[in-house]
Amino acid sequence: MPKETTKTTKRRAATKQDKAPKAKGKKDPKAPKRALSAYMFFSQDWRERIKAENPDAGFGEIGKLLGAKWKELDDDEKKPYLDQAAADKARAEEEKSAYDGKKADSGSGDGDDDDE
DNA sequence: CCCTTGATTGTTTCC
DNA sequence: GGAAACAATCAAGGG
Repeated sequence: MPKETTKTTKRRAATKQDKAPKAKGKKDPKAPKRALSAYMFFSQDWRERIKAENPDAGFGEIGKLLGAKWKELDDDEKKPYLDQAAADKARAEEEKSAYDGKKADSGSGDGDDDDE
């Protein structure tokens, strides 16, 4: 069962990634970024449909419509989307693998980027 | 040991 | 280009 653990999980207020003008507040040197969510794939396929049925819908409308539709879908309909999400998750796993592996490797010469 | 939290992902529209 | 509602997610660290 999906335990929400606690409803304390409040999404961040804004997507503002504080850019530290001085110190680089980076936790991971090269965060392997996470995988996409089923919603991401779902929207990719539905975005056109939503707009097709809601050519007048704007930013908030479509967003809410999409979310409402998403919950309307059955697990079977979400399955294909979850499948894509799972595929992307595997991709993220590889990233982590490389990220962790590289990290472990003490500088193998690679110049690694760094600043950019 | 378990839970919490944070970070991330993609879409839309608009200036 | 970035901003926010929409939802999922999931991995790692902290207590």
